[in-house]
Amino acid sequence: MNDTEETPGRSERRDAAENRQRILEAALRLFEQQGVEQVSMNQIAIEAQIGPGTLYRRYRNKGELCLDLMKENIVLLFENIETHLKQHRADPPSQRLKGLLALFIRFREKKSQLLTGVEESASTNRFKSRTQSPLYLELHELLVELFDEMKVDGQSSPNQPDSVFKADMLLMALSSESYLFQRDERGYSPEKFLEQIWLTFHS
Amino acid sequence: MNDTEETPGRSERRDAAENRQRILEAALRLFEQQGVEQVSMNQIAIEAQIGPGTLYRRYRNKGELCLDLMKENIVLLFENIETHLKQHRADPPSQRLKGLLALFIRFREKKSQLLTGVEESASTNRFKSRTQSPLYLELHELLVELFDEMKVDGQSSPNQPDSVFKADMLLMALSSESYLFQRDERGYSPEKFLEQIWLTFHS
DNA sequence: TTGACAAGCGGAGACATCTCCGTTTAATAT
DNA sequence: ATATTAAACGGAGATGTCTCCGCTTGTCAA
Repeated sequence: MNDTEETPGRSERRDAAENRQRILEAALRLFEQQGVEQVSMNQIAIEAQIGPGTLYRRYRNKGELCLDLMKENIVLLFENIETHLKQHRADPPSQRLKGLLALFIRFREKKSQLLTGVEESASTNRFKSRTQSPLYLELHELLVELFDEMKVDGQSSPNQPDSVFKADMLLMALSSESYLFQRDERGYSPEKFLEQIWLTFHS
Repeated sequence: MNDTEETPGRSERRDAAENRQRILEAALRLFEQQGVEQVSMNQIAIEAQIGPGTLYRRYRNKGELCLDLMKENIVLLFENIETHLKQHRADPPSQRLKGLLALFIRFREKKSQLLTGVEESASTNRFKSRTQSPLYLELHELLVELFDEMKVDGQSSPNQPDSVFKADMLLMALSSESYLFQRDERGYSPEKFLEQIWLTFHS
């Protein structure tokens, strides 16, 4: 939970660890007060009493910071998903898909603002790489497995799109931009959204 | 073609019209030299020899400017689509959908950079309102009609998602973020992408 | 022609992102 | 203890977005 970096290389310097704490606390405080969207990296640096350079050394953008603030919840999400998939091993894959989607949507509701924060900076910055975040990579893998299983069972239509492609499309459909638009503009409740998205991708 | 504004109210002031021309020419020049992505509103203002305020008065962001530069092509796109739909009136709706998608993908390839420009500023700014652009609204309408028709024909699965929802998802799938990722990272050619997207949404 | 005035202009400036680099400092070796 | 050094710091500044507002200028009516 402590490892922002993969390489265990050497332990974090004391002052650095201190600053990391300061940043996370400051960000959390400001996010709660003003909403993720409204808070700038600058404000966070000031609130944490560090220079902008120090903040950017650790988090290249607000998205990475948001991701760090969600680490625990993401781990929990995947634990829940694993559990669910195991418990329903016997169900048809499209049913397990629905369960997975339900869990993800619940997660997305709980961490709505932070997730949006992640996605916005991710697409502003890297090579369109919201899709590279470990969160999405891991979900993608699970989805591909499920879709492949559906194909084999093959009660459904004869020619289906590639599972990788289909998983990509489903993840687009689950993005903040898509989900919040459906919820806030089209007026779908989370449950209705789940129903619709499942109908769109289950076969 | 001249109407950036809906209200015909009163004709454009002479100096304003002049500036509009200057802006469009400057933008086109810079976009060609450096690519849409790399050019800032600032540079455009300087190249057009006007103040930043003047530029922003006319175009609230780079996206609007890109849209204006594409106006003609968008009109042509819709003419092509209308023509195609009429000529294939007798074909099954899913076939007409494929034609429409092919036309859109061709358009998207031709105007790739500008379209990305539109979508990026649109989502950075307004209420997630890439979806509000007339381009997408009009496409959405056409898609809904086709999906509704497919439902009625009803050879396909019994319960389908709402056509509005499905059209929204399809448009997400056709966005720059999605399309360019598939093309550049997953390595799908435009033709393969068309095939896959059609398989995903035709039923 | 002239006067009035809405529309347009433009640049200063508020803020934001992000980088560069000289300085400081914690950790480790001696 | 002290020296060494890689890492971390911090803030100035380059560049960008976007707004505000006093000034200028077409346009139209008289």
